[in-house]
Amino acid sequence: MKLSNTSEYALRILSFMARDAERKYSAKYLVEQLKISDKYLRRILTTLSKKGIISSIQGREGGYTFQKEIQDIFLSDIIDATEGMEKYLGCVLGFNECSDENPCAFHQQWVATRAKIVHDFQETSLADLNLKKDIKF
Amino acid sequence: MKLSNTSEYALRILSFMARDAERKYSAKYLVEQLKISDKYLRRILTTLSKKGIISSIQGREGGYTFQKEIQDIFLSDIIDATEGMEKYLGCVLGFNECSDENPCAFHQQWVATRAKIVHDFQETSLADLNLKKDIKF
DNA sequence: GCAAAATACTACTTAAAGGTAGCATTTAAA
DNA sequence: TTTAAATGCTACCTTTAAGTAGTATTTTGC
Repeated sequence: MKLSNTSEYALRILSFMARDAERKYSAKYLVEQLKISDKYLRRILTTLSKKGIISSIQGREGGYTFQKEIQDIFLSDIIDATEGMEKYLGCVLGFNECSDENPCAFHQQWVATRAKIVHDFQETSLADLNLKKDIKF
Repeated sequence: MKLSNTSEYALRILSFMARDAERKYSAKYLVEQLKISDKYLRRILTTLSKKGIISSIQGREGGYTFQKEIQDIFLSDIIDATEGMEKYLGCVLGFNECSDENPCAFHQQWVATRAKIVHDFQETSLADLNLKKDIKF
């Protein structure tokens, strides 16, 4: 019941980049700043790029920039790109057929909690985060 | 961001058993009713037994019974027994040192959501579940 | 044009969760 | 006392996430 490591890293990287959203970031610089292994970080950036969250610029003087305004990039978009948001939407006991009409024993209680989790991720954009300079990275 | 399969199965098994909390259940019967693989289900029952949630009775005519009143068995106890609740308590971005005093960028937003999740699991007992006969299992 | 500095791709290795097989042990009915 | 019917244990196999290595490709400055 936690985000995958890949999602955690993706959120860290993008919230770090969001502190100065207009600049271009090289993988090398991000590795130095965030202390994530080089290859793993690059793989995550490539994924985020393919999913349209950031743009990659190849070649010398290349790097990564945001593809959209950071107020339009929601945490759910990022999680969706890395591990998928479906996991959050299913039955908490794992029943495929569980629904309001055909609920599992925990359905009633879980629906409200799940809504809060999902809402939190769907309504919080990178711009909504606390990006003050003294924040932890 | 979902419970482990093991936790899901544990919750299913125990909420099934809670519908008639006084009786003794054999692994064989639970396998038939819940369609979980025999060996896996037995392994989960052994774990729950060692953690003091159920009692096992060995030998012919053996089986499993609740060790406590079902209103005293909270979902968090069950999750704790199978995968541990710590995962729910950590920083959502995976920083070890994240705290109210030294927050990560998402800390502020996440604290309230996490509290609701944890509260939901810590305050809901097996007796609070919807155990009507027509519920999905 | 060529070298330097960047990203992209493919394949591999490792670690952890999920799941299975087989045999050992316990108990009570017959 | 034997045997059937139950749980317990250890070791193994499979799948998926996590992480690494090496090489290819792209682009710009000189």
